[in-house]
Amino acid sequence: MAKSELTQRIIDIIRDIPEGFVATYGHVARLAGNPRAARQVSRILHTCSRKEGLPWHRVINKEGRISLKLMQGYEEQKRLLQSEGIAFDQADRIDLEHFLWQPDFS
DNA sequence: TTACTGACCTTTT
DNA sequence: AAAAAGGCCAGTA
Repeated sequence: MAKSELTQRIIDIIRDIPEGFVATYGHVARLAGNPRAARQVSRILHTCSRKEGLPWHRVINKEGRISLKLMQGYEEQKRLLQSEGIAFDQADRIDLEHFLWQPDFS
């Protein structure tokens, strides 16, 4: 299956997301070198999270929300994030200003 | 095998 | 300002 370099880099980056922080799809894609590869990030999480042991729960969409449907892992993701100290507001959103992973800044 | 789909985002009308 | 289109590429049918 010849994964592209970009894909490999995306996996690598997701692995580096520290506990207590989250990243958006676009953010990861950007760090990987392709700002428009956000879709691959989601795909990769679906397929590789299991084998690659990726912290799939730390990746969310740009609204600071979980993109999954309510009975597809939404609850599980929310639970995992909360166990890492990430808080949800009234609308079940995460405050990106505070929890977004910024590798260059730390 | 080809074709379509998808945890999305950015850019262009 | 809001809406449509384009892009990325591996997995699934």
